[in-house]
Amino acid sequence: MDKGQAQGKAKKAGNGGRAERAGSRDPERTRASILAAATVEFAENGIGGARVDAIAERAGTNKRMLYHYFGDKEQLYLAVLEEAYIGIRTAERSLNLSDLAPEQGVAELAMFTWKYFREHPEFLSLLGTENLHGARWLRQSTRLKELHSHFIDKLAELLDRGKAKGLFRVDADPLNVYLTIAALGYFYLSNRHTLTTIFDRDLMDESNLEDWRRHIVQVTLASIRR
Amino acid sequence: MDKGQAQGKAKKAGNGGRAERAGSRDPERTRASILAAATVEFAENGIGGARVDAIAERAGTNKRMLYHYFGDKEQLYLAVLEEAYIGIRTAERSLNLSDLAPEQGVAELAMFTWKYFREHPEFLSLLGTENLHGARWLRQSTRLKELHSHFIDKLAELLDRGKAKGLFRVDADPLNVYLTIAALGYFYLSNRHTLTTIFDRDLMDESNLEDWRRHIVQVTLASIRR
DNA sequence: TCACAAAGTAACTGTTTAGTTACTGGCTTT
DNA sequence: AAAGCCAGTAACTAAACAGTTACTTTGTGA
Repeated sequence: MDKGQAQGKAKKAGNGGRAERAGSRDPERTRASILAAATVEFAENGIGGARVDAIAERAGTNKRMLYHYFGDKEQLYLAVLEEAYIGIRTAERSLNLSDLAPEQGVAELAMFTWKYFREHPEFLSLLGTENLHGARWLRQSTRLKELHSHFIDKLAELLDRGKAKGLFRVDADPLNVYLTIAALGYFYLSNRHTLTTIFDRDLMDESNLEDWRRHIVQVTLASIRR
Repeated sequence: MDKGQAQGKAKKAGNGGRAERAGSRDPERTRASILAAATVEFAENGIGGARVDAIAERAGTNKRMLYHYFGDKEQLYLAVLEEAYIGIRTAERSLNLSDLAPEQGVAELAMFTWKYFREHPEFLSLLGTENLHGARWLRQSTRLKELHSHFIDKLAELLDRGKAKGLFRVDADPLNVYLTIAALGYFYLSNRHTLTTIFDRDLMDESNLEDWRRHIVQVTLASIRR
């Protein structure tokens, strides 16, 4: 499960054929490995169902290390959540909404969000878990506050350009636009299991997924067009 | 462990009038009380975080009764889930979509769903929990299968009447219409905690809630109108 | 009125769990 | 070269947990 250490300070520790476990004296790697394992475990089982032992095992390391790097289970969960949010907001920046025509910008944002949700089911799960608990951990996090307002500002700018051109309704609200995009993507994907069971249609079929992507773009634009 | 149980000396068993606490030799009442308590506990904590002791205490009864009536924790969870689904589908029937004009029918369905979601946050939580676990329990349930197809049939009928009058697009799909309505309501309400924290707007403010209700109706109709 | 079945209780059990302790080994510094 | 510190391990502990047992209470009908 472990391949040779390729980091900058690669130590040649393996003299004499010592054990090949994950943690061969590489703190950065061990920390990252725990965080990745915790992301999977929390996403799959929620905070109440996640097991500290399972995380350590998945990470190929030891419980002691988990407490060493992250303090306790809750702080580890918070680190996972923060990293997940940083992930989506960072990716969003590469969109460069400022350079796009208004309608195209909204369409690109919708398609980006859909794609990101599809590729990061663990993000959706973590959001669900966090909301189940009333955003108790997110509210504690100081790191994340300003990350988001920047994004809404950019979207507001894009909408304003559309309004100036007479394309969009003057009362179109950036948060509502984003909520619409996120809602349609989030619900479809995160509730796919119950929906598929109940309504007897395979929502994860590629052509259904493609239809829904088009639907999101169409609906979002229709909701703000004049 | 189980100290402070108010049951201790409450064995007078209310001969003159019905006892207020559960568990005075009234099986129907005890069962219902456990089910209600379990609904709250599972909705608040998920299946992994829910505690059997907490459910018994909330129900004003004893763990033994819980196992007596429901078998074990998982079967109790399934009973809670089934009851929750029966709740919404039963309420939906009172809509009588068949009697309404097409556009009005869709608007009424959207407003009904929004209202039901607002009034039953525990239903949204249970859905979230069930989806986190891949609809594992729902799939086991035989009771629920036909409950839903009936509802979609009624909606299809309504859309067909709208199509015949030239009001709706001929490719308007009943499941997509319902998904749109449910998505916009579900996401807004179930993710309100993280959204409010991040975007600094109180989504539960009455005027914002009212705006979103109008938004759902508008968007849904716009997505199917010719 | 009394037997018995169903409803209910409290204390218990074996297991799982988050978190800790006591220890090993190796890299770096002086 | 030895001291000291940091990454890492395994075995341990106290508490929490789901589920059980042994027992008491109460309404009913023969």
